[in-house]
Amino acid sequence: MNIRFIETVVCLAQLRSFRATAEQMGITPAAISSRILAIENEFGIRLFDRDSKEVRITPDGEEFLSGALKIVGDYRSLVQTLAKTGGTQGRISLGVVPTVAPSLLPRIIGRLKTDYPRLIVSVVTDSGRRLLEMLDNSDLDLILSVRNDGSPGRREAPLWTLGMYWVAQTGIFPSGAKLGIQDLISQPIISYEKSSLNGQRILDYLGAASQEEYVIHYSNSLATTINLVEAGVGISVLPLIAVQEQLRDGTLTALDVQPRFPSTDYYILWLQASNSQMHRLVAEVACNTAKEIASEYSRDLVILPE
Amino acid sequence: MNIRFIETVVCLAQLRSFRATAEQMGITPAAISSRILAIENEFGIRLFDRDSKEVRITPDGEEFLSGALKIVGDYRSLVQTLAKTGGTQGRISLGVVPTVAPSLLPRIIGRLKTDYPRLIVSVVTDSGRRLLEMLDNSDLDLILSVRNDGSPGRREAPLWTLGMYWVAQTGIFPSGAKLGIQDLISQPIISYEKSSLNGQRILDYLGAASQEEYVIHYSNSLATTINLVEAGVGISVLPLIAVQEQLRDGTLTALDVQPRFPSTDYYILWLQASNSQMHRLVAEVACNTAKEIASEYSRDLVILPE
DNA sequence: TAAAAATACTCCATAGGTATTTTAT
DNA sequence: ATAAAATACCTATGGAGTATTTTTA
Repeated sequence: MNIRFIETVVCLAQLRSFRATAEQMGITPAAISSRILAIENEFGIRLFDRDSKEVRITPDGEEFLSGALKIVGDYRSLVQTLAKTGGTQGRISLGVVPTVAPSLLPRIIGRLKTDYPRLIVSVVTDSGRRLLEMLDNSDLDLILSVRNDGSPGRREAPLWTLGMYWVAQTGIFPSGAKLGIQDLISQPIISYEKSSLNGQRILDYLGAASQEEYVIHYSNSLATTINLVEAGVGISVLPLIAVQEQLRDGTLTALDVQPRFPSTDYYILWLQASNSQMHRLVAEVACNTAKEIASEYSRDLVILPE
Repeated sequence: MNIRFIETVVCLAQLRSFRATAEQMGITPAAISSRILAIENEFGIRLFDRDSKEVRITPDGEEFLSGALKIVGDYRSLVQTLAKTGGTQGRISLGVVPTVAPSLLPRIIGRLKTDYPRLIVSVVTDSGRRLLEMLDNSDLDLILSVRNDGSPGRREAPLWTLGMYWVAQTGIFPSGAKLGIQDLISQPIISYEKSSLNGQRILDYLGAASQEEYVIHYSNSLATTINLVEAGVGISVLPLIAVQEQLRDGTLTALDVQPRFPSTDYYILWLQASNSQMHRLVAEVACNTAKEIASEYSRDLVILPE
């Protein structure tokens, strides 16, 4: 009996939906179905009534569930304990896309240090594309990046969604002005690496205007981009969470532009083949840290998944 | 993570030997090794020190072990609970070889009835060979029989070993006489089905004498055999446990013959592919019942495994 | 040298994915 | 008609076996 199967029962009992459970566990509904069937056959009982539209746990299912909760709980706390006190070989390499590095990374590193003091973390910052390559090549264990492209063999968990706004040095545009794309391209645009998600999005966004009408710079470092904007070199689309101080002290201003720039979903990705417990735990820490930070900001800046 | 893997750690911690653990769990030492390796890699810890000749658990291993004991315990009690209160579809067919039917079967049935009241048990008595066929054909779930022939795909647990003695109607031989094979074959021999283990063993045992020197009958029912011996039709080799009453009231006598007839090992067998929890539980009950009965008799009659 | 664990490899069973069918609203 | 679960079928991974190598007393 596999603990994942037992977890499936727990999960299905809570969510009461094969589809939702499948999503939660990162597999297909068919797999959930066969897991449940397998346990039902092994024990010769029926765990869930699913004749009608709704999935309802049976009395036998309740009985199983109470045992399942114990086992799953024990297992999780065992994983926790070992991660904290055991494991000297713990070594994790973490890839981070520049956009989230300044906001998320320090907090994550801090939490890992207190929660798993034996764990040695090394960080790589690079473009999402490059990070994916390194992940597939097993040079990285986990990456904080944008959504997975179609490639299979990777697992993902949503981190948060950052609101992206056009930002300029204060004074470049009249305060409170309602702006359009034509107004924006009067200034040089400081964009992201061309191949990156937001690099592409900026091109799409400005697509209405022809390339000759505006000047565009590319920076592969968020810190550099912010510096350039502060220096008045140009304007950029930034996650507001990264420029809170500058907005507060008035150096920078978020512009009111139509149409709105789309916000960016961030995920934590790791290899499906990875069966290290540490990977899952670090992913969990990352998600919790994101949640924690998000609660400190308004929903315009950060939106949590679900 | 599979619970069998966790059980492996528990088992290895107790037995401190890969070989012994492998035997206990019915797999090869290589499989034990890879299970331990798998857990060690998954958690990034070392569970056992095995550089020297002895296998010793590490501090991390102790930590894992304490969690493992909880999980394994919870799982076992879950299986128990479900078998007792749950599962209405519980239906087990049990094959029994005639030799053990009278001694073991009633007690096993009784215990199953009290321990697992919802369980419906059906019994088939036949020769070991036939039972094996039915087992492979999934017509039976478990069989109480002699040792597995080489065939793979079956799992076995030792039940007990029955002492086999030549038995005759009292008075046929002078009481207390020391007898040899030549004395025995002065009487007709009532043997077991020719193809059965003890049928073969009797032929081997008498092999010294040529077939023309003696008369041999074959009975496929232990009760019939006993009746025939009681009636003075001939002598037979019987598990003494099956004729306790007759020995006590003096109807039958156990003969003192050299060489001694070999005792018979009995096993409970089931299909390896079977993943029904009920099968394992019934096997456990059978072993415990054997243990219980054995404790009521001397070691000449019944010997327990190990 | 012998005994035990690790390793290399091969094979098969099981788990999971995709596509389709069934069922119930 | 639609949405969700079951089913059928296929593929791929993982777990176990066999045979071999390594290690240690």
